[in-house]
Amino acid sequence: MPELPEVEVTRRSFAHAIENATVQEVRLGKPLRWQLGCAPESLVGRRVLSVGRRGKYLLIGMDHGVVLVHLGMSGSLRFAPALPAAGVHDHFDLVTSLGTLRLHDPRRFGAVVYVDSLDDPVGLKLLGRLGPEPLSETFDVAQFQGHLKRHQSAIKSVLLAGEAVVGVGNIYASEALFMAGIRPTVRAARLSRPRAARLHEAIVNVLGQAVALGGSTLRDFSSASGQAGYFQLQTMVYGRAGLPCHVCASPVRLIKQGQRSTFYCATCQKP
DNA sequence: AGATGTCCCTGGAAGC
DNA sequence: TGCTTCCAGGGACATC
Repeated sequence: MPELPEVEVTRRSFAHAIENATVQEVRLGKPLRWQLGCAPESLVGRRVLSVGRRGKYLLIGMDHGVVLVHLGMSGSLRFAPALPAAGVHDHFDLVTSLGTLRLHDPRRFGAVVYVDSLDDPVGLKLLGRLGPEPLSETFDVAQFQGHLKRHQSAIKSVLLAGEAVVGVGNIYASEALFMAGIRPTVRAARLSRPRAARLHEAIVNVLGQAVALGGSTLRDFSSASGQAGYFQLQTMVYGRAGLPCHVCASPVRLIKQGQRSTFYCATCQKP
């Protein structure tokens, strides 16, 4: 499932190639999570300026307006000069003078949304509450500590909420908490400043490493250029319920927090 | 306002 | 073997 590293790797794999392309046609498949928000044919003739990213959203900036793409949990993008006819799970084609960008998303949790400006109501609704980018200088330790101090729910849930920091999904939340030696059930506000700082560092490390390795998480991720077989990140706890901890050999525990699976080592991660 | 629960969707795995 | 059930996940939205 695409988390921030996969989204970033996807972005890098086609951002340069699609630059300055002119939109020739837009094809829609089955409905995605949200409606496109404009008539598809109204995009024809526009020029792609750049492809950015905010959290897990890709931002395809045009000479007028921005197309936001979210991969949900099963989405992937391809960009190629020519693609085969769309299959049942291909729900969005942006045909341009330089190639076709295609969203493939079996579970349709993904989305493609057009906004005139990111400051539009829709843009603000989707991006306005997102926290700092973990791999930029905006991810400040003191600010992170301050945010945690203001929230009483479990640290794992606070990380997933995306306001303390964006892009930490279910897998990396468990992994970062393991790296920091923090039990996922600890209330965020109860973390000491040094422990919060350690968590900050762990988030930067785990996400930075995953991006450097080319987008790592489980299963069949491939970039928009179709390059597959990326390094599979070896998780320390995620998906390892009952198996021995790589550090201390205690069995990894599985609990549910807010309907989501959380994995941790009760010995290495202190309450 | 903050915390918590619910729902969207489908393929694959597990259970009967 | 063939059916049903469960599970995964991000995040908007509803409810307390």
